[in-house]
Amino acid sequence: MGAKYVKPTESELEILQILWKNGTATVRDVHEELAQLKEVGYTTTLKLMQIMHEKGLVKRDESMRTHVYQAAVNKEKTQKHLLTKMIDSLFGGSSTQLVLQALGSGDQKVSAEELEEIQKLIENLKKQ
Amino acid sequence: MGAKYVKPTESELEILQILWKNGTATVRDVHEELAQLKEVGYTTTLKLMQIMHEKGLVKRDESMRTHVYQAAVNKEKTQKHLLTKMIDSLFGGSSTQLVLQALGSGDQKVSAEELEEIQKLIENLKKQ
DNA sequence: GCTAATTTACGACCATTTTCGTATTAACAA
DNA sequence: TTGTTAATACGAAAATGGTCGTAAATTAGC
Repeated sequence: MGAKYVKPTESELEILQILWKNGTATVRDVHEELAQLKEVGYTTTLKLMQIMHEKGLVKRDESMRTHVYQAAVNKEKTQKHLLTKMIDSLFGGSSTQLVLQALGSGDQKVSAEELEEIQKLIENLKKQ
Repeated sequence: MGAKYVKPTESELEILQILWKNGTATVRDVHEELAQLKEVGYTTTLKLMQIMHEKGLVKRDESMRTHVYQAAVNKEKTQKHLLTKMIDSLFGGSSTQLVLQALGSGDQKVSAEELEEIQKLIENLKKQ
């Protein structure tokens, strides 16, 4: 039953991003998106995705010659794992500190609507 | 004028945490704190800190036999860098998404005081 | 002064991640 | 059919991060 959590590496995360966005994709699909971000060879992308398959990070349909991949790990769960890790290792376990850093000290703007959304969430949390 | 940003590794971050907390510390100081968290040899800690010195992550006073170290990188700036990186790579550039994940879906509690603190921050942001 | 303890320096090893070259196989086009 | 293209599989090299052993130097205690 285990299915122990596997921490994706940096490169694997880049690929997961693309799969989460596209739903399904071939190696070539992924590679072409990846190649827009950085210099990388096709077989490198292929190998990465094969390793991710071994690790259980992605599933693939092998019924056709060109395999079709999709993410095997949940986006939100993965985000949460990595976020929790960062809160523990970088913000002394205080999610508040992280939020203050993320919202404040901003050179990037957070829109009024987004702020309202967060306010609503906080109101809900306080009621519990 | 360069001073390009160096991304600390996991282990280096653990050491930076201790230096940020203590201000200054010897290798032995750091090692003893570290050894409470995990099994690690003295020379491992030493080597790490030497490498951090080469990278410019820490400064050290070599005037005495026992060198005295301190962080050479700012805590908030480092947090911000890594946080921004995570927002970009994992939350599609949306700090709001990250905040919602950090506060919501919580198995760890966020106290009422902390929520209020965040609310105040948001109020201030909205006024601008 | 000598020995033991402490510290730094350095190099080597191992695991993981990332990279890519090459071989093999399948599809397709002429 | 035959040759070109495109895909997968595989192995191995390169890069990175973490580990520690050992040597050399300095300090301190006796």
